[in-house]
Amino acid sequence: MANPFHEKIYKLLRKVPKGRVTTYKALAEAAGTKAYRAVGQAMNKNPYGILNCKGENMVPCHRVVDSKCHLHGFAHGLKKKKELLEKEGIRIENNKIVDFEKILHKF
DNA sequence: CGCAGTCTAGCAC
DNA sequence: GTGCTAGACTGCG
Repeated sequence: MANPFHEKIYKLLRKVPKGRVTTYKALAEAAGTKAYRAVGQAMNKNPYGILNCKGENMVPCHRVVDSKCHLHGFAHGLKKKKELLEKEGIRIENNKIVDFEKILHKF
């Protein structure tokens, strides 16, 4: 959270409730930018790893997918991401979100 | 499938 | 301090 950019991204992402997901596009637009890639960078470099979800400052980067509900890389591996999402009640099929539109959180 | 657009972080000079 | 490259993306051809 070194920059307002990251700050916004993390803040917005933390706003996503359990059992819901969001997209890089939504985060980028909500942050006031079009650099969708930068959002992904922030997730990958984010200091609040998913494994640090003990505190309130966690960044559920595993709840972030692309516009096509397709899961991309994950700091801990897509496999871990899938398990975490399913653990929250989200179904994953071939690295894709099931009922994507229903669990998609919009800002 | 491939190229271009947009932003940040990291490394090189 | 400035410059170039790469990356968890998206949209269009």
